[in-house]
Amino acid sequence: MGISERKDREKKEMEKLILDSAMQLFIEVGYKNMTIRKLAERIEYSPATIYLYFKDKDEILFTLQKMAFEKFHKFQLKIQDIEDPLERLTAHGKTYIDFALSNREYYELMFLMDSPMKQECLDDYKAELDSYQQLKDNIKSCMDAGIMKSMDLEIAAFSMWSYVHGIASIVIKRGFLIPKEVQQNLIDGALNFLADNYVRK
Amino acid sequence: MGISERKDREKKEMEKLILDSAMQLFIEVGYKNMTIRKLAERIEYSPATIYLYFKDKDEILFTLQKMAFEKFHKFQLKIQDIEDPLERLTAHGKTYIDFALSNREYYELMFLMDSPMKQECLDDYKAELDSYQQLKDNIKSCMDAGIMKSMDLEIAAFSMWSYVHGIASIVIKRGFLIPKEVQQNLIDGALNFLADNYVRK
Amino acid sequence: MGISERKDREKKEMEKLILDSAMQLFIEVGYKNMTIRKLAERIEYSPATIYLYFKDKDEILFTLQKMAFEKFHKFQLKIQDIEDPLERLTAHGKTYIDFALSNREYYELMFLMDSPMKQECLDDYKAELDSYQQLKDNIKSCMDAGIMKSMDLEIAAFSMWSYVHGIASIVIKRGFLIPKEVQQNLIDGALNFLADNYVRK
Amino acid sequence: MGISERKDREKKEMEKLILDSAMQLFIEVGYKNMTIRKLAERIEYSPATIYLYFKDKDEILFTLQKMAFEKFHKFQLKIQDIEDPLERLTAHGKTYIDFALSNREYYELMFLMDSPMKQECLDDYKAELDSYQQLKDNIKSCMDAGIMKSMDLEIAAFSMWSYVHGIASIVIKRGFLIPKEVQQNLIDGALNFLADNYVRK
DNA sequence: CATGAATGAGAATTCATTCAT
DNA sequence: TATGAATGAATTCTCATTCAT
Repeated sequence: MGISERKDREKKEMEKLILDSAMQLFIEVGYKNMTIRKLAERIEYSPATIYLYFKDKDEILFTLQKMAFEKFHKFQLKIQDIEDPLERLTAHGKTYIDFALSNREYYELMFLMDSPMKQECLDDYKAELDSYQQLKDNIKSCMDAGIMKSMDLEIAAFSMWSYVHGIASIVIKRGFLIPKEVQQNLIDGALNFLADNYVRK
Repeated sequence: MGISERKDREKKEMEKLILDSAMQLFIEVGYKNMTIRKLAERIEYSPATIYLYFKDKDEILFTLQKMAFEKFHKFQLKIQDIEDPLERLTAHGKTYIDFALSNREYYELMFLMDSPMKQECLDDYKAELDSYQQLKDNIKSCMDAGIMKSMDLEIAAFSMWSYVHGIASIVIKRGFLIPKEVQQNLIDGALNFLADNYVRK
Repeated sequence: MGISERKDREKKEMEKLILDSAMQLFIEVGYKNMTIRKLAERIEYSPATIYLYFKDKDEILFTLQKMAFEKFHKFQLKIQDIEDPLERLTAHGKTYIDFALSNREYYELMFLMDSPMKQECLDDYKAELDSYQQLKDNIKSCMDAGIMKSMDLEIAAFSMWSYVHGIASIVIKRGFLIPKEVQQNLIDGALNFLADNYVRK
Repeated sequence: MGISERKDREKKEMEKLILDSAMQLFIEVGYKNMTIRKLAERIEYSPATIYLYFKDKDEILFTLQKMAFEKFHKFQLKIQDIEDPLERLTAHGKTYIDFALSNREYYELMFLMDSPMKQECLDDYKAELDSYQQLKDNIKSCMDAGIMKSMDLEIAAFSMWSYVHGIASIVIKRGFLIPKEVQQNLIDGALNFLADNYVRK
């Protein structure tokens, strides 16, 4: 009993070690340069060992991606306590960007990277769908409360997602074009710009 | 003199041949599959020859990126004839997305891809700066005409760029999440959503 | 004593399990694809366990080969009841091919495969020698009965073995060169061709 | 002119070096142990170099196989000068075995080895078909001359091929079971055994 | 100017085998 | 007895790059 539990725990720990190191490496050298060999060296195990825990390289990346979505979803849920619909929606956008910028590589994995995103994995976008539904709910609350003008919910959600995704991805991918000292100001300003607009005047 | 001019011209032509073929290949097979060898085969020269014109693979990609910005800039200029500031600004956004979606690889090169866009090369992004200035001009025209409420120009430009970039990059990178048949509707809707907002009511 | 007997029996059973599964696997996936891991999976034990019963992969293959010879020998014995020497010899050849074609992997193990049949193990080929003796006996009976002309027995045996082995191995290894629908006809015809010949006319 | 010819020759020489060494290695270590690395080491080039001359490992093996068939075919043709049909047919069988035993690995490649014999390569069995036709012609000549009794040509050819193939492959694959000093005697005897038989008495 | 030839470095992956427990 | 964990040593193959000619 105790033994099998310990084994289980150790296995989990090893998986975590691999995933964490993969993520780290991935952050440091980018997707196409994250190799099994480097990963093995990093964790001080042989390359073959990694294959005991993950079928292949894609599975590692895919698992990271899944974790990213889950982490993101959890992160996003935090703002659902906010009572006021408008405040909640505003917080939604702000939190989205917060997550993206403080978990850049996770964000890349979720929305920017090509691989490993295979057809077969589409159903694992479930967590993402939940998050997207949350956005729609929050928008709907604002509309219902008469704070935001009525419109097609799908379009509103896509619009707002595009907006925050645009902000996040520009900062992540081309942030070096924007002087560090004005970045925060621009982000905040952009969020206000949006808020100013969807609020019914 | 005539000789050295001819040589110059020939060199330019060869560079163009390489770059055009690289772009083509890049579009066809994607970034990580665009190899020097395939490129050489395509232009019917040896791999070694390519190194007579470009220092390394990165330089090719970097040059392509520069070309992409120039093409983009030219594309964007087309809407400057429009007299009405509001129409012009609206067209600006629409054209941006048009360009991105009908030149996906160019767009990736410009705003999504990691690779060659190195800090050190920043000053070469003149065309991009010009485009960004164009956006600011168009926004300013709207404000001056009283069509759009006054606000910090940098913030307005960043906001609007983020918005269209968000739309374009979602479609390019995660388009498979959105059924083909609703994509156009969402894009159009999103553009309207934005327009609705920046127009003073 | 009872205990050690049971242990012995259990050990034998385990060995049998391993060998049977190895043979099965070997038939299914071919020699070079029969891996210890697949074998372990098949018997639902760990790879390491297999090494408690067999020194290495070669020993398994070698044992299988031995088993193949035994099976073959038993199979061949079935025709010894036939009284008539000529009929018996004819049946001998036919049975040989029957065995080979309905137990292709066994046959490969015995006569075609490089692997474990090492010089050093020659003395273990008792069953094979028995079978070969049986062939010689059958030939001798025919000669004694005046049905077949007298000749060097070794040569006659080698000749007839070569003949049936040739048929069997062509069909097994290059059967794809011969249309399926004529194979049986050719085999039967070839057997008759032989019979026609060794029968004194 | 002279240059391109020299280059051509050098290329051919390199290919020959690779093929010869592959064959050599193949003889020494067997099929599954003939690796690109060992081959590269043997010829004192890097593994990558080999890929400049052959697409992959299979292509090397396949080329060797093709060469084997051609060599075999040429070898077999030598006996066609013999006028007397019976002598010719007898020589045919003898030569077949001569070739097989003095070019064992070629013979393995042709008729014993599994790989690389892919569907796509079937048409390259042309040389083999020519040889087979030659056998049939020789048999037919004997029949026509009344030396051999009339019978289905396909069956006769398959029978005789089986016979010599049986002899050759037993000696090649299980020769160690037969004392060196009697091998030749057995082979000769077996050939006579066959000849005795197909000759009409 | 152009290139054929070559390669070092590295990619993902597999496997038989060992050993502490 | 059984095994989970680990690995060294291979495997095939690819690629950007160099350099003598």
